[in-house]
Amino acid sequence: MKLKSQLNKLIKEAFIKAGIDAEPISVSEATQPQFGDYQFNGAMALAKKLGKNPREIAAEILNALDTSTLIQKAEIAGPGFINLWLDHKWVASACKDALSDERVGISKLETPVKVVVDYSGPNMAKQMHVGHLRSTIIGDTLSNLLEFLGDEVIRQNHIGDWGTQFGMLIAYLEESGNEGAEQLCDLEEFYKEAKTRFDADKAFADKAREYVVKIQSGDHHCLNLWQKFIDASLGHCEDVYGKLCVNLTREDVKAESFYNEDLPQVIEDLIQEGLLQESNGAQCVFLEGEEIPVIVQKGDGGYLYATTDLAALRYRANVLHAKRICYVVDARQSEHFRQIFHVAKTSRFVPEDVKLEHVAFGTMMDKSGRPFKTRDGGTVKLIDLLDEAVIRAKDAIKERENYTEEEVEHLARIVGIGAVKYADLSINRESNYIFDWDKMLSFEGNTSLYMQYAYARIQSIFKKHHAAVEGDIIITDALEHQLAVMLLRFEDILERAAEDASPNQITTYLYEMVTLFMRFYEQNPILKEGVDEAIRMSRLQLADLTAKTIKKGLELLGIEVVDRL
RNA sequence: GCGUUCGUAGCUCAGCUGGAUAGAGCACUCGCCUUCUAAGCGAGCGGUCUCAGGUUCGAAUCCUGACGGACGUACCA
Repeated sequence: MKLKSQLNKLIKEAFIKAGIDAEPISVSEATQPQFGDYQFNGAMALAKKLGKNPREIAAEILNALDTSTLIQKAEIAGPGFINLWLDHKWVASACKDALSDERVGISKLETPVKVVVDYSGPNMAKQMHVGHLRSTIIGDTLSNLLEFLGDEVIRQNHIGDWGTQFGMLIAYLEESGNEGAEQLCDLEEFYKEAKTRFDADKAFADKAREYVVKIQSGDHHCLNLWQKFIDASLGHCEDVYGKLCVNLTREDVKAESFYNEDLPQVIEDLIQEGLLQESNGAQCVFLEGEEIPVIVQKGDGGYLYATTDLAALRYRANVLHAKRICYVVDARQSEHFRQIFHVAKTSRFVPEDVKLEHVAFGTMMDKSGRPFKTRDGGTVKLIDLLDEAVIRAKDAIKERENYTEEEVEHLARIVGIGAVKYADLSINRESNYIFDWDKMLSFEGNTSLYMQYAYARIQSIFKKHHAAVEGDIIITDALEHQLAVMLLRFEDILERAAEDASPNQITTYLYEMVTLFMRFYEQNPILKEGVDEAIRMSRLQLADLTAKTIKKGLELLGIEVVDRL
């Protein structure tokens, strides 16, 4: 239900009817329940323009406002606010419609676009670590969300499979022979051993350097070794994606190396555009008003990540025909993206109308506010973190009820992984965030378990109620009304979250909505004796819509629900 | 040095397309289970929204500056 735009339409019509020649600002959610459901604050701003008292303007708008359908009551308050109350019956019927709709009342975008979402992007030389968590789940959520709203989403996993360290790694892989494949079980260890060998043995180091050149010149033997290594490494990533319930597959992989062939052409085209300059031996693009150039080719002829990114950008714009390209990458690279977006546009590699976005996010910190590391200062492997989440969740769950071993395993996975993802997604993505096990798994406040718990409670109602659920939704009190309106706001929230690429708007909404439901549920009995049958049916339906909304919301975040908890 | 970004309750965070008395959770105090999951609900306590100016009828939100932190700053990604 696009509540806001429906209200805005009514306001706009009132403006026309009242002869006010201005574009009204959007209505907003009422700041407090006593001010209704929505408020229009645009009258005050018009005072100067129209040379009238704001309350007078508000009165004119009010007089012209159609209150025959969704608006039940409108009042002027304070200096010129217009408070809007939605009609009980209209709200009830809209909820009923949402309930019978597979998409819980969320329509598809009228003008969907093709969007590339670039996320995760692990380096194949090493195992995924905690630093990859945010990109992976924020990107996945954004993809799910845009897809659900109707955009055509192309997920792109820009894996790092190229660079000098691969010479060393494949040389070591070759040396290890058949055992090599087994040793790849632990990439960190493998990397360390290869590095030790590299530093200690000059002949090995020479061979490693030779292999770098050989891969790059297309040598079959070396490319085979390289491919074997990449396959194993990607397998590790897929384990992580599986555990995280992230929708990334091999089909989404478009590795760095994919763009290799285009790199000389990128340089050539930049020359054609007259953008390239040599500086200290390197090929650079100097942007207007900026001191530091974008280096696209090193003095030794090698290419850099800026070059690859430019190639990727134009592939996405011109071959994939994306109209919006989102890079879900650490905020520390914002300078880099600002520059290459600039170059991509001025070089006309990417058409003017393509939106380029750096969906930046902050760093994950430990409890003391330092970047998240292991005790001995190493990086924390993502797979280890996820396993620990499941173990901790298991401890928290097992004594709650008489679960079988199997049930505990199943629940712990859903609860533990959900907790990690939710904790991350519920933080405004641009700020750094403190990773805190206790908070995450305490299951209080705005956590995944609170939502999962509410969902399970609702399912338990339906387990006890066997008869058919039918009839109208009847709104009997203020809390019920608030909950119903809140449920109808879901679409507005999703659209805004998609526009801003910020998952935490979804979590904030879910938390507020579920809190309302919990209050409603405390206050308004459903199955208890003495509840009028029609009211019971109505409340069952509100509970059902609440559950469906929780489920859909969590699903977009890649978090599962369970019927019993 | 320059640039980016952040600074909201004891702690962790929302709110930031300008609107009415700045919101949650944790912690602390108190209350609510003889039938719908108490991993819940209610009440209380807690604020110079870092500071100083400016724009505005109105600023946590926009602008300028200061202070404090984080990050970035030419051949790594």
